[in-house]
Amino acid sequence: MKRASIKDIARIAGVSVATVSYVLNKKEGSRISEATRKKICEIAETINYTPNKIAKSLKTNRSKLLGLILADISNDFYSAIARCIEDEAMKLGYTLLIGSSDEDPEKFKKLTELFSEQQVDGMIVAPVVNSDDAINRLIKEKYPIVTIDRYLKNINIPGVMIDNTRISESVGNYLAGKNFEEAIYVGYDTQLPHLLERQEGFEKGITPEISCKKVLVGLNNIAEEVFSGLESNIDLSKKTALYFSTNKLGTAGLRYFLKSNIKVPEDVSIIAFDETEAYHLFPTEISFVQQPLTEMAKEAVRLMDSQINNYSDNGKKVVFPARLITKRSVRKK
Amino acid sequence: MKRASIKDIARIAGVSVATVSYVLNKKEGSRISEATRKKICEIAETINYTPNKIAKSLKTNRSKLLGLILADISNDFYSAIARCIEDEAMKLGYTLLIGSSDEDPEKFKKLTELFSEQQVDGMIVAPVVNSDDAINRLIKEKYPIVTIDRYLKNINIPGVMIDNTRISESVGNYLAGKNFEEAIYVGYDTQLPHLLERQEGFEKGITPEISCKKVLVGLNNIAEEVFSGLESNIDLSKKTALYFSTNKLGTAGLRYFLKSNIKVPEDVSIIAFDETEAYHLFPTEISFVQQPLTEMAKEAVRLMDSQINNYSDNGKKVVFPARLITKRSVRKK
DNA sequence: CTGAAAGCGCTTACAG
DNA sequence: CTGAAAGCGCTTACAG
Repeated sequence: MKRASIKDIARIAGVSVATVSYVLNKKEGSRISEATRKKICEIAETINYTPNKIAKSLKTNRSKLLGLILADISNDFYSAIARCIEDEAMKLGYTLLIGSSDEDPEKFKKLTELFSEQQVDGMIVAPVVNSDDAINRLIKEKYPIVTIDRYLKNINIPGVMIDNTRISESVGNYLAGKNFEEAIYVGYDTQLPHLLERQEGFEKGITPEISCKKVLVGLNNIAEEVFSGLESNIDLSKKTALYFSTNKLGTAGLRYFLKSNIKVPEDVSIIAFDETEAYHLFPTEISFVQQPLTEMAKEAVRLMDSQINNYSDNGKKVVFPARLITKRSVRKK
Repeated sequence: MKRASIKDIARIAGVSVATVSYVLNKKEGSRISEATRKKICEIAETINYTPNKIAKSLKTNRSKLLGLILADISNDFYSAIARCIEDEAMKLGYTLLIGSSDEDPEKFKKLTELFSEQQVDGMIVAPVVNSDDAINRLIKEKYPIVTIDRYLKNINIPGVMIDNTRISESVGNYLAGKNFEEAIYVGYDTQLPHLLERQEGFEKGITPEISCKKVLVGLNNIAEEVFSGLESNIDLSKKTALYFSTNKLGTAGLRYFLKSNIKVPEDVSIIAFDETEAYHLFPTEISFVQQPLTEMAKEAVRLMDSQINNYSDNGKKVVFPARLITKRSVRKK
């Protein structure tokens, strides 16, 4: 039952635990004779010794654990991010604790507390609306934090993100050149800054002669609300372009078009945010905004690691370019 | 920098650390006077005390950490499982460590070692081919393990799964009544028992007068191999039904049909495994095999918890029923 | 009702 | 080259 410890090795080898510890940690500083080093390694091997990182953590104050808080790990976009972060974290020897906030500040706070009790070395988080208190508490305790995907308006901490305003403006510009009469922004009814930027950027990007409507939905019945919102806002007699500001909204919209037999791009034109396999199965391939997830994940972990090893509160933000990948879902002029 | 400890509280309150510990753990056994209990709680609150679970773990030998090893967290199916497990684990006070094996036994082993060093209380795993050694090692060290989605042929440990043979046979039966001339099983070229069962069950289920072909692909170029496999195996002059044995294969197949302008169910009929949003965006909604993920996750965590609290190696397997959800992707007779 | 003390499995100056 | 010892932040019999 009891798993082997450093003490067992020391006993069997007839040396002190200190010596075993030095050998197992390959410390170059204080040399241990090749003979005892070999003996110790062999014993460790035969008794299947597994170091107890928890004991080590307690002493060194480094757990090699990283907390990752996303909105929902079962969402395509976040699971893609999680995977990239997992790979990067692993490379640097970190293991990942994962939690989903569901956009709920209470859950978010709960997760930060859990992770902090588990002594993670830092947290990579996608902050939700009203999570400022939880974040500030972490900052006060000097917890390294890196935001991803989103950022906080009133708190300056390191993070990675894309330029949501700019790419959305580009999307607007792209559509503006194509003689649309109407544009519809489909988004969440939320105060999340990065989503507001998508909305504002889009509105700025399309020319004033295109009337711009908004369909804003809650988080609880996305599909239903998108359905009814589109139903009451799309006027098929007009040349209409739609901008779906997240993958969930995009897929909900596409399902609506399928169900209602609305053709893309013949009846409506479409651009959606984030890539998801689903976009490729729609009869018309969907133009979408692509985020450089791998690079963002890499940078997030790098920012994390550098904070852990040398805490600085400079609040460095790294902004990545997003790209509009054009397919056939937007009509030509 | 230094975070507050129980010792700080004790010092401020003028009591012993033992007393503080008792209060903070709400132990009913030994009563502490209401006065000191209140004082201690207040102090804990004001100095923002966060318990150090790592220290607690070291003493109690319980980390409240659970390891979860799946094939790939960015895959829809696994991220859905992960989410369900996260919720259940959280309910029981566990935090989740997550890792992706990529079907690689070395990575799998690496993850078990990492998790075991981090002193997780147990691991919920989707074992890969050739992971027996890694698993046996865990068993020898009395690590609680629960398999999910898959199981091991030669090792008897608790796990949750569906009856892959049976549901695949049902799928075969369902198709058998519809005058198909040809059936194609699309699967991985693998030894994973649960996937072999899908294949065998399907072959058993369709009647002998239907000739059954197989398209088996490797893990590295799924889409390409599915494309070429279908291209060389589908004979549009025959009435053909296809069974895609995973969601990845299913979406790859659907993309092929879209690209090649093959109509479903007019040209070919289709049933796929597992639900994914993508199935709903295909012009024809796809019939699919649905696993009761929530229930399976709940049971997996329950099995885990019961092992942790009372280790038993009875190797109990819990088999859940899967359902064939029929949509319009299979022609009527 | 409360405290002194041992100990969980490690690391790390320090001494020799 | 190696060991004795302190200590990381907790818990928990045991004694009073």
